Amino acid sequence: MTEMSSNSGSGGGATGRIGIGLELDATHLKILEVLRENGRISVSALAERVGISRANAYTRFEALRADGVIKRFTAEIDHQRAGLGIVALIFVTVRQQMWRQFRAQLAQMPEVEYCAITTGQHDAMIQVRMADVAEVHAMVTERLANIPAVKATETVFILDEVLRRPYVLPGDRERDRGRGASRRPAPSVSPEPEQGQAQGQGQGQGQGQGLPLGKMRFVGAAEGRAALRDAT
Amino acid sequence: MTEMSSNSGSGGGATGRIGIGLELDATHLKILEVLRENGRISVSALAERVGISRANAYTRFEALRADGVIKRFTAEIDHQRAGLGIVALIFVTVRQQMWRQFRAQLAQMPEVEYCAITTGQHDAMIQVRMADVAEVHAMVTERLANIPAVKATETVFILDEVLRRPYVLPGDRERDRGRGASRRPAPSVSPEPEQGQAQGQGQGQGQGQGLPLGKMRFVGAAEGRAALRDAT
DNA sequence: GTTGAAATTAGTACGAA
DNA sequence: TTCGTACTAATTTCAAC
Repeated sequence: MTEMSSNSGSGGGATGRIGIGLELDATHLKILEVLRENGRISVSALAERVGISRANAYTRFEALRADGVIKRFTAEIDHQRAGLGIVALIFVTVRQQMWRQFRAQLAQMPEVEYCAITTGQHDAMIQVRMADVAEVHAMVTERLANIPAVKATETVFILDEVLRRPYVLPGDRERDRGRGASRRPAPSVSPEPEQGQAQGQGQGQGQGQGLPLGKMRFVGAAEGRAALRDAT
Repeated sequence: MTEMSSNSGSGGGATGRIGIGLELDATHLKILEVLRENGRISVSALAERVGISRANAYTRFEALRADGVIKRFTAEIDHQRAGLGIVALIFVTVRQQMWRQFRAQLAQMPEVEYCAITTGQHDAMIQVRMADVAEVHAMVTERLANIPAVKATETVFILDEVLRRPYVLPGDRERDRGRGASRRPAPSVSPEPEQGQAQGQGQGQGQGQGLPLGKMRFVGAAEGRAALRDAT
Protein backbone atom coordinates (compact mmCIF):
# COMPACT_ATOMS: atom_id res chain seq x y z
CA MET A 1 0.00 0.00 0.00
CA THR A 2 3.08 2.13 0.11
CA GLU A 3 2.07 4.28 3.03
CA MET A 4 4.39 6.97 4.23
CA SER A 5 4.53 9.28 7.18
CA SER A 6 7.80 10.98 6.55
CA ASN A 7 6.72 14.30 7.92
CA SER A 8 4.54 13.05 10.74
CA GLY A 9 5.58 12.34 14.25
CA SER A 10 7.21 15.72 14.52
CA GLY A 11 4.72 18.02 16.19
CA GLY A 12 2.91 15.62 18.46
CA GLY A 13 4.52 13.22 20.87
CA ALA A 14 7.75 11.29 20.81
CA THR A 15 6.06 8.66 18.68
CA GLY A 16 8.28 6.79 16.33
CA ARG A 17 11.27 9.07 16.34
CA ILE A 18 13.98 6.59 15.65
CA GLY A 19 17.01 8.81 15.79
CA ILE A 20 19.35 10.05 13.14
CA GLY A 21 20.61 6.61 12.26
CA LEU A 22 23.18 6.92 9.53
CA GLU A 23 25.26 10.03 9.01
CA LEU A 24 25.45 10.68 5.31
CA ASP A 25 28.76 11.83 3.93
CA ALA A 26 29.68 12.98 0.47
CA THR A 27 30.25 9.43 -0.68
CA HIS A 28 26.79 8.37 0.42
CA LEU A 29 25.27 11.21 -1.54
CA LYS A 30 27.32 10.29 -4.56
CA ILE A 31 26.01 6.75 -4.32
CA LEU A 32 22.46 8.05 -4.12
CA GLU A 33 23.07 10.22 -7.13
CA VAL A 34 24.14 7.29 -9.23
CA LEU A 35 21.32 5.12 -7.96
CA ARG A 36 18.80 7.80 -8.77
CA GLU A 37 19.81 7.69 -12.40
CA ASN A 38 20.33 3.98 -12.65
CA GLY A 39 18.68 1.90 -9.97
CA ARG A 40 19.76 -1.35 -11.59
CA ILE A 41 23.46 -0.67 -11.72
CA SER A 42 25.57 -3.41 -10.23
CA VAL A 43 27.37 -2.66 -7.01
CA SER A 44 30.67 -3.22 -8.78
CA ALA A 45 29.89 -0.61 -11.41
CA LEU A 46 28.57 1.65 -8.70
CA ALA A 47 31.84 1.35 -6.79
CA GLU A 48 33.74 2.29 -9.91
CA ARG A 49 31.59 5.32 -10.68
CA VAL A 50 31.78 6.59 -7.12
CA GLY A 51 35.48 5.88 -6.82
CA ILE A 52 35.51 3.46 -3.91
CA SER A 53 36.34 -0.19 -3.54
CA ARG A 54 33.84 -2.89 -4.27
CA ALA A 55 33.72 -4.02 -0.65
CA ASN A 56 33.12 -0.48 0.55
CA ALA A 57 30.37 -0.02 -1.95
CA TYR A 58 28.65 -3.15 -0.69
CA THR A 59 28.90 -1.96 2.89
CA ARG A 60 27.55 1.48 2.18
CA PHE A 61 24.89 0.19 -0.15
CA GLU A 62 23.65 -2.18 2.51
CA ALA A 63 23.81 0.53 5.17
CA LEU A 64 21.73 2.90 3.09
CA ARG A 65 19.20 0.19 2.47
CA ALA A 66 19.07 -1.07 6.05
CA ASP A 67 18.85 2.41 7.48
CA GLY A 68 15.92 3.25 5.25
CA VAL A 69 17.58 6.07 3.36
CA ILE A 70 16.91 3.99 0.29
CA LYS A 71 13.35 2.83 0.69
CA ARG A 72 13.06 0.73 -2.44
CA PHE A 73 14.01 0.43 -6.04
CA THR A 74 11.48 0.93 -8.72
CA ALA A 75 10.98 1.19 -12.45
CA GLU A 76 9.82 4.43 -13.97
CA ILE A 77 7.30 3.73 -16.66
CA ASP A 78 5.67 5.65 -19.46
CA HIS A 79 2.08 5.96 -18.31
CA GLN A 80 0.87 6.86 -21.76
CA ARG A 81 2.19 3.59 -23.09
CA ALA A 82 0.74 1.67 -20.19
CA GLY A 83 -2.73 2.95 -20.98
CA LEU A 84 -3.11 5.54 -18.25
CA GLY A 85 -2.54 8.78 -20.06
CA ILE A 86 -4.80 11.06 -18.05
CA VAL A 87 -3.49 12.66 -14.89
CA ALA A 88 -5.59 14.74 -12.55
CA LEU A 89 -5.11 16.54 -9.29
CA ILE A 90 -7.95 16.44 -6.84
CA PHE A 91 -7.87 18.96 -4.04
CA VAL A 92 -9.88 17.69 -1.13
CA THR A 93 -11.43 19.45 1.80
CA VAL A 94 -11.62 16.98 4.65
CA ARG A 95 -14.24 17.11 7.35
CA GLN A 96 -12.72 17.85 10.70
CA GLN A 97 -11.76 14.91 12.86
CA MET A 98 -12.31 12.46 10.06
CA TRP A 99 -8.73 12.34 8.97
CA ARG A 100 -8.23 8.81 10.10
CA GLN A 101 -11.14 7.63 8.02
CA PHE A 102 -9.96 9.67 5.08
CA ARG A 103 -6.56 8.04 5.17
CA ALA A 104 -8.05 4.59 5.53
CA GLN A 105 -10.25 5.10 2.49
CA LEU A 106 -7.32 6.36 0.49
CA ALA A 107 -5.41 3.19 1.09
CA GLN A 108 -8.28 1.41 -0.65
CA MET A 109 -7.78 3.34 -3.85
CA PRO A 110 -5.07 1.84 -6.02
CA GLU A 111 -5.55 4.47 -8.71
CA VAL A 112 -4.19 7.12 -6.38
CA GLU A 113 -0.56 7.74 -7.13
CA TYR A 114 0.17 10.44 -4.61
CA CYS A 115 -1.58 12.03 -1.68
CA ALA A 116 -0.30 14.81 0.52
CA ILE A 117 -1.77 16.88 3.33
CA THR A 118 -1.25 20.54 2.55
CA THR A 119 -1.61 23.97 4.03
CA GLY A 120 -3.75 26.41 2.11
CA GLN A 121 -7.30 26.52 0.93
CA HIS A 122 -7.66 22.77 0.70
CA ASP A 123 -6.61 20.05 3.07
CA ALA A 124 -5.15 17.41 0.81
CA MET A 125 -4.05 16.93 -2.74
CA ILE A 126 -4.55 13.64 -4.54
CA GLN A 127 -2.96 12.73 -7.84
CA VAL A 128 -4.68 10.08 -9.89
CA ARG A 129 -3.81 8.45 -13.17
CA MET A 130 -6.55 7.03 -15.36
CA ALA A 131 -7.28 5.85 -18.87
CA ASP A 132 -9.61 8.68 -19.77
CA VAL A 133 -11.27 11.81 -18.47
CA ALA A 134 -14.55 10.07 -17.78
CA GLU A 135 -12.81 7.75 -15.38
CA VAL A 136 -11.54 10.67 -13.38
CA HIS A 137 -15.04 12.00 -13.26
CA ALA A 138 -16.36 8.67 -12.11
CA MET A 139 -13.65 8.35 -9.52
CA VAL A 140 -14.40 11.74 -8.02
CA THR A 141 -18.16 11.58 -8.06
CA GLU A 142 -18.60 7.93 -7.24
CA ARG A 143 -15.70 7.00 -5.06
CA LEU A 144 -14.53 10.16 -3.37
CA ALA A 145 -18.02 11.57 -2.95
CA ASN A 146 -19.05 8.50 -1.02
CA ILE A 147 -16.46 9.08 1.65
CA PRO A 148 -18.06 10.93 4.54
CA ALA A 149 -14.73 12.46 5.44
CA VAL A 150 -14.66 14.30 2.13
CA LYS A 151 -16.42 17.63 2.42
CA ALA A 152 -15.60 18.99 -1.03
CA THR A 153 -13.27 18.44 -3.96
CA GLU A 154 -11.79 20.50 -6.73
CA THR A 155 -10.41 18.69 -9.73
CA VAL A 156 -7.79 19.97 -12.11
CA PHE A 157 -6.39 18.13 -15.09
CA ILE A 158 -2.76 17.94 -15.96
CA LEU A 159 -2.16 18.96 -19.55
CA ASP A 160 1.52 18.21 -19.61
CA GLU A 161 4.11 16.93 -17.21
CA VAL A 162 7.04 19.18 -17.87
CA LEU A 163 9.52 17.43 -15.66
CA ARG A 164 9.71 14.77 -13.03
CA ARG A 165 12.85 13.90 -11.19
CA PRO A 166 13.09 10.68 -9.25
CA TYR A 167 14.03 12.77 -6.26
CA VAL A 168 16.02 15.79 -5.31
CA LEU A 169 19.24 15.53 -3.37
CA PRO A 170 21.15 18.06 -1.36
CA GLY A 171 23.91 19.12 -3.66
CA ASP A 172 21.70 19.41 -6.72
CA ARG A 173 21.51 23.07 -5.83
CA GLU A 174 25.24 23.50 -6.25
CA ARG A 175 25.20 22.25 -9.78
CA ASP A 176 22.91 24.92 -11.21
CA ARG A 177 24.11 27.80 -13.35
CA GLY A 178 24.87 30.55 -10.88
CA ARG A 179 21.90 32.84 -11.15
CA GLY A 180 20.73 34.33 -7.84
CA ALA A 181 21.15 31.12 -5.92
CA SER A 182 20.60 31.68 -2.23
CA ARG A 183 23.85 32.43 -0.48
CA ARG A 184 22.90 30.69 2.74
CA PRO A 185 25.19 27.90 3.95
CA ALA A 186 24.61 24.47 2.53
CA PRO A 187 22.15 22.49 4.63
CA SER A 188 23.67 19.94 6.92
CA VAL A 189 22.90 16.50 5.73
CA SER A 190 21.88 14.95 9.03
CA PRO A 191 18.55 16.60 9.78
CA GLU A 192 18.37 18.76 12.88
CA PRO A 193 15.36 18.31 15.14
CA GLU A 194 14.22 21.88 14.45
CA GLN A 195 13.22 20.84 10.98
CA GLY A 196 10.42 18.67 12.15
CA GLN A 197 9.26 21.27 14.61
CA ALA A 198 8.84 23.84 11.92
CA GLN A 199 6.33 21.71 10.07
CA GLY A 200 4.02 20.93 12.90
CA GLN A 201 3.28 24.55 13.60
CA GLY A 202 1.35 25.39 10.47
CA GLN A 203 4.29 27.21 9.00
CA GLY A 204 3.93 29.36 5.98
CA GLN A 205 1.55 32.00 7.21
CA GLY A 206 4.12 34.54 8.24
CA GLN A 207 6.36 33.96 5.27
CA GLY A 208 4.57 36.39 3.01
CA GLN A 209 5.23 39.45 5.14
CA GLY A 210 7.72 41.99 3.96
CA LEU A 211 7.96 40.65 0.44
CA PRO A 212 9.44 42.99 -2.12
CA LEU A 213 6.96 41.81 -4.69
CA GLY A 214 3.22 41.64 -4.32
CA LYS A 215 2.78 38.72 -6.65
CA MET A 216 3.89 36.02 -4.22
CA ARG A 217 1.50 34.34 -1.83
CA PHE A 218 2.28 31.89 0.91
CA VAL A 219 -0.80 30.29 2.27
CA GLY A 220 -0.91 28.56 5.63
CA ALA A 221 -3.19 25.89 6.99
CA ALA A 222 -6.93 26.43 7.13
CA GLU A 223 -9.10 26.25 10.23
CA GLY A 224 -8.16 23.33 12.41
CA ARG A 225 -5.53 21.52 10.43
CA ALA A 226 -3.87 20.75 13.75
CA ALA A 227 -6.28 17.84 14.01
CA LEU A 228 -4.03 16.24 11.45
CA ARG A 229 -1.73 14.90 14.08
CA ASP A 230 -4.44 12.88 15.77
CA ALA A 231 -5.34 11.11 12.62
CA THR A 232 -2.27 8.99 12.22
CA MET B 1 17.37 17.02 -17.02
CA THR B 2 14.65 14.43 -17.04
CA GLU B 3 12.26 16.30 -19.21
CA MET B 4 9.00 14.78 -20.19
CA SER B 5 6.31 15.58 -22.65
CA SER B 6 4.08 12.59 -22.22
CA ASN B 7 0.87 14.50 -22.78
CA SER B 8 2.12 16.86 -25.42
CA GLY B 9 2.06 16.34 -29.10
CA SER B 10 -1.54 15.25 -28.95
CA GLY B 11 -3.63 18.27 -29.78
CA GLY B 12 -1.38 20.21 -32.09
CA GLY B 13 0.38 18.85 -35.11
CA ALA B 14 1.74 15.46 -36.00
CA THR B 15 4.93 16.32 -34.17
CA GLY B 16 6.72 13.44 -32.61
CA ARG B 17 3.96 10.90 -32.63
CA ILE B 18 5.93 7.70 -32.74
CA GLY B 19 3.18 5.17 -32.98
CA ILE B 20 1.94 2.60 -30.54
CA GLY B 21 5.13 0.62 -30.54
CA LEU B 22 4.74 -2.38 -28.32
CA GLU B 23 1.41 -3.97 -27.56
CA LEU B 24 1.29 -4.76 -23.89
CA ASP B 25 -0.31 -8.02 -22.88
CA ALA B 26 -1.11 -9.35 -19.44
CA THR B 27 2.39 -10.73 -19.04
CA HIS B 28 3.94 -7.38 -19.77
CA LEU B 29 1.79 -5.78 -17.12
CA LYS B 30 2.70 -8.47 -14.65
CA ILE B 31 6.36 -7.78 -15.31
CA LEU B 32 5.80 -4.08 -14.74
CA GLU B 33 4.01 -4.85 -11.51
CA VAL B 34 6.93 -6.77 -10.16
CA LEU B 35 9.43 -4.19 -11.36
CA ARG B 36 7.47 -1.45 -9.70
CA GLU B 37 7.89 -3.11 -6.33
CA ASN B 38 11.41 -4.30 -6.85
CA GLY B 39 13.36 -2.57 -9.56
CA ARG B 40 16.53 -4.48 -8.73
CA ILE B 41 15.15 -7.97 -9.07
CA SER B 42 17.14 -10.22 -11.35
CA VAL B 43 15.55 -11.20 -14.60
CA SER B 44 15.69 -14.82 -13.50
CA ALA B 45 13.73 -14.13 -10.36
CA LEU B 46 11.40 -11.96 -12.37
CA ALA B 47 10.74 -14.81 -14.78
CA GLU B 48 9.90 -17.07 -11.88
CA ARG B 49 7.53 -14.61 -10.25
CA VAL B 50 5.74 -13.91 -13.49
CA GLY B 51 5.62 -17.55 -14.47
CA ILE B 52 7.55 -17.48 -17.73
CA SER B 53 10.87 -18.81 -18.86
CA ARG B 54 14.04 -16.84 -18.35
CA ALA B 55 14.67 -16.30 -22.05
CA ASN B 56 11.16 -14.98 -22.44
CA ALA B 57 11.62 -12.68 -19.50
CA TYR B 58 14.82 -11.34 -21.01
CA THR B 59 13.15 -10.72 -24.33
CA ARG B 60 10.19 -8.93 -22.80
CA PHE B 61 12.32 -7.02 -20.38
CA GLU B 62 14.49 -5.74 -23.19
CA ALA B 63 11.47 -4.93 -25.32
CA LEU B 64 9.87 -2.90 -22.54
CA ARG B 65 13.09 -1.02 -22.02
CA ALA B 66 13.82 -0.47 -25.71
CA ASP B 67 10.29 0.62 -26.45
CA GLY B 68 10.37 3.19 -23.68
CA VAL B 69 7.58 1.70 -21.62
CA ILE B 70 10.16 1.44 -18.89
CA LYS B 71 11.93 4.75 -18.93
CA ARG B 72 14.50 4.10 -16.24
CA PHE B 73 15.13 2.44 -12.93
CA THR B 74 15.56 4.49 -9.85
CA ALA B 75 15.97 4.31 -6.10
CA GLU B 76 13.29 5.72 -3.85
CA ILE B 77 14.92 7.57 -1.02
CA ASP B 78 13.81 8.95 2.32
CA HIS B 79 14.04 12.69 1.80
CA GLN B 80 13.95 13.40 5.50
CA ARG B 81 17.07 11.33 5.98
CA ALA B 82 18.76 12.92 3.02
CA GLY B 83 18.32 16.36 4.56
CA LEU B 84 15.46 17.65 2.44
CA GLY B 85 12.49 17.30 4.73
CA ILE B 86 10.41 20.25 3.57
CA VAL B 87 8.11 19.82 0.59
CA ALA B 88 6.15 22.63 -0.97
CA LEU B 89 3.80 23.08 -3.87
CA ILE B 90 4.07 26.29 -5.83
CA PHE B 91 1.18 27.14 -8.09
CA VAL B 92 2.36 29.42 -10.83
CA THR B 93 0.50 31.76 -13.10
CA VAL B 94 2.47 32.07 -16.30
CA ARG B 95 2.43 35.15 -18.47
CA GLN B 96 0.90 34.45 -21.84
CA GLN B 97 3.22 33.41 -24.62
CA MET B 98 6.14 33.03 -22.28
CA TRP B 99 5.74 29.32 -21.83
CA ARG B 100 8.87 28.45 -23.64
CA GLN B 101 10.91 30.71 -21.39
CA PHE B 102 9.17 29.33 -18.34
CA ARG B 103 10.08 25.79 -19.26
CA ALA B 104 13.64 26.73 -20.02
CA GLN B 105 14.06 28.36 -16.64
CA LEU B 106 12.57 25.37 -14.91
CA ALA B 107 15.18 23.09 -16.37
CA GLN B 108 17.73 25.26 -14.59
CA MET B 109 16.26 24.49 -11.20
CA PRO B 110 17.51 21.20 -9.81
CA GLU B 111 15.48 21.59 -6.64
CA VAL B 112 12.29 21.15 -8.60
CA GLU B 113 11.10 17.60 -8.32
CA TYR B 114 7.94 17.82 -10.39
CA CYS B 115 6.29 20.34 -12.64
CA ALA B 116 3.01 19.98 -14.47
CA ILE B 117 0.87 22.28 -16.58
CA THR B 118 -2.66 22.21 -15.21
CA THR B 119 -6.14 23.42 -15.94
CA GLY B 120 -7.80 25.53 -13.29
CA GLN B 121 -7.01 28.78 -11.58
CA HIS B 122 -3.28 28.46 -12.00
CA ASP B 123 -1.22 27.44 -14.97
CA ALA B 124 1.39 25.17 -13.49
CA MET B 125 2.20 23.34 -10.32
CA ILE B 126 5.75 22.94 -9.12
CA GLN B 127 6.84 20.62 -6.34
CA VAL B 128 10.07 21.48 -4.56
CA ARG B 129 12.00 19.76 -1.82
CA MET B 130 14.24 21.77 0.45
CA ALA B 131 16.09 21.63 3.74
CA ASP B 132 13.94 24.18 5.53
CA VAL B 133 11.04 26.55 5.11
CA ALA B 134 13.26 29.57 4.63
CA GLU B 135 14.80 27.96 1.58
CA VAL B 136 11.40 27.57 0.00
CA HIS B 137 10.77 31.21 0.67
CA ALA B 138 14.09 32.15 -0.86
CA MET B 139 13.46 29.96 -3.86
CA VAL B 140 10.07 31.52 -4.55
CA THR B 141 10.98 35.14 -3.94
CA GLU B 142 14.47 35.13 -5.38
CA ARG B 143 14.46 32.56 -8.12
CA LEU B 144 10.91 32.26 -9.34
CA ALA B 145 10.14 35.95 -8.91
CA ASN B 146 12.99 36.83 -11.23
CA ILE B 147 11.54 34.88 -14.09
CA PRO B 148 9.61 37.29 -16.31
CA ALA B 149 7.33 34.49 -17.41
CA VAL B 150 6.05 34.09 -13.88
CA LYS B 151 3.13 36.40 -13.28
CA ALA B 152 2.21 35.21 -9.79
CA THR B 153 2.73 32.31 -7.41
CA GLU B 154 0.90 30.68 -4.59
CA THR B 155 2.84 28.47 -2.23
CA VAL B 156 1.45 25.73 -0.09
CA PHE B 157 3.42 23.50 2.25
CA ILE B 158 3.03 19.77 2.49
CA LEU B 159 2.50 18.71 6.07
CA ASP B 160 2.49 15.00 5.42
CA GLU B 161 2.85 12.74 2.43
CA VAL B 162 0.21 10.15 3.04
CA LEU B 163 1.06 7.87 0.19
CA ARG B 164 3.19 7.75 -2.91
CA ARG B 165 3.12 4.90 -5.32
CA PRO B 166 5.90 4.47 -7.85
CA TYR B 167 3.23 4.49 -10.49
CA VAL B 168 -0.24 3.23 -11.15
CA LEU B 169 -0.93 0.45 -13.60
CA PRO B 170 -4.07 -0.59 -15.36
CA GLY B 171 -5.24 -3.54 -13.36
CA ASP B 172 -4.66 -1.92 -10.01
CA ARG B 173 -8.30 -0.98 -10.13
CA GLU B 174 -9.38 -4.62 -10.22
CA ARG B 175 -7.60 -5.44 -7.04
CA ASP B 176 -9.47 -3.07 -4.76
CA ARG B 177 -12.15 -4.17 -2.35
CA GLY B 178 -15.34 -4.01 -4.37
CA ARG B 179 -16.91 -0.75 -3.27
CA GLY B 180 -18.62 1.25 -5.99
CA ALA B 181 -15.91 0.68 -8.52
CA SER B 182 -16.92 2.00 -11.90
CA ARG B 183 -18.56 -0.71 -13.94
CA ARG B 184 -17.21 0.52 -17.25
CA PRO B 185 -15.12 -1.92 -19.26
CA ALA B 186 -11.46 -2.14 -18.43
CA PRO B 187 -9.41 0.23 -20.53
CA SER B 188 -7.59 -1.34 -23.41
CA VAL B 189 -3.92 -1.33 -22.78
CA SER B 190 -2.78 0.01 -26.10
CA PRO B 191 -3.89 3.63 -26.02
CA GLU B 192 -6.48 4.69 -28.56
CA PRO B 193 -5.90 7.94 -30.42
CA GLU B 194 -9.05 9.46 -28.85
CA GLN B 195 -7.23 9.72 -25.57
CA GLY B 196 -4.84 12.31 -26.81
CA GLN B 197 -7.62 14.21 -28.47
CA ALA B 198 -9.55 14.57 -25.26
CA GLN B 199 -6.73 16.38 -23.58
CA GLY B 200 -5.99 18.92 -26.21
CA GLN B 201 -9.47 20.38 -26.09
CA GLY B 202 -9.35 21.90 -22.65
CA GLN B 203 -11.44 19.12 -21.22
CA GLY B 204 -12.84 19.28 -17.78
CA GLN B 205 -15.10 22.26 -18.03
CA GLY B 206 -18.24 20.42 -18.93
CA GLN B 207 -17.62 17.57 -16.56
CA GLY B 208 -19.25 19.19 -13.58
CA GLN B 209 -22.69 19.52 -15.12
CA GLY B 210 -25.46 17.34 -13.88
CA LEU B 211 -23.65 16.19 -10.76
CA PRO B 212 -25.80 14.71 -8.06
CA LEU B 213 -23.73 16.48 -5.42
CA GLY B 214 -22.83 20.12 -5.27
CA LYS B 215 -19.60 19.61 -3.51
CA MET B 216 -17.60 18.55 -6.54
CA ARG B 217 -15.90 21.02 -8.79
CA PHE B 218 -14.10 20.39 -12.03
CA VAL B 219 -12.17 23.34 -13.18
CA GLY B 220 -10.99 23.81 -16.74
CA ALA B 221 -8.18 25.83 -18.20
CA ALA B 222 -7.96 29.57 -17.64
CA GLU B 223 -7.85 32.20 -20.38
CA GLY B 224 -5.54 31.20 -23.17
CA ARG B 225 -4.03 27.96 -21.98
CA ALA B 226 -4.15 26.83 -25.59
CA ALA B 227 -0.90 28.72 -26.01
CA LEU B 228 0.61 25.80 -24.17
CA ARG B 229 1.03 23.82 -27.32
CA ASP B 230 3.23 26.42 -28.95
CA ALA B 231 5.60 26.47 -26.06
CA THR B 232 7.15 23.08 -26.53
C1' DG C 1 8.52 -19.95 -26.26
C1' DT C 2 11.30 -23.33 -23.50
C1' DT C 3 15.13 -25.77 -21.33
C1' DG C 4 20.01 -26.73 -20.15
C1' DA C 5 24.99 -25.87 -20.00
C1' DA C 6 29.08 -22.57 -20.31
C1' DA C 7 30.90 -18.04 -19.34
C1' DT C 8 30.61 -14.16 -16.86
C1' DT C 9 29.51 -11.52 -13.09
C1' DA C 10 27.73 -10.71 -8.53
C1' DG C 11 27.96 -11.29 -3.56
C1' DT C 12 30.66 -12.81 0.71
C1' DA C 13 34.39 -13.46 3.81
C1' DC C 14 38.48 -12.91 5.01
C1' DG C 15 43.29 -10.46 6.30
C1' DA C 16 46.18 -6.31 5.64
C1' DA C 17 46.98 -1.43 5.35
C1' DT D 1 37.20 2.47 7.84
C1' DT D 2 38.73 1.13 3.70
C1' DC D 3 40.97 -1.82 0.40
C1' DG D 4 42.36 -6.06 -2.08
C1' DT D 5 41.92 -10.77 -2.88
C1' DA D 6 40.17 -15.30 -3.01
C1' DC D 7 36.04 -18.12 -2.75
C1' DT D 8 31.19 -19.34 -3.52
C1' DA D 9 26.78 -18.58 -5.43
C1' DA D 10 24.02 -16.58 -8.75
C1' DT D 11 22.93 -14.51 -13.11
C1' DT D 12 23.27 -13.80 -18.02
C1' DT D 13 24.22 -15.51 -22.47
C1' DC D 14 23.96 -18.79 -26.00
C1' DA D 15 22.99 -22.99 -27.70
C1' DA D 16 19.75 -26.66 -29.24
C1' DC D 17 15.07 -28.36 -28.73
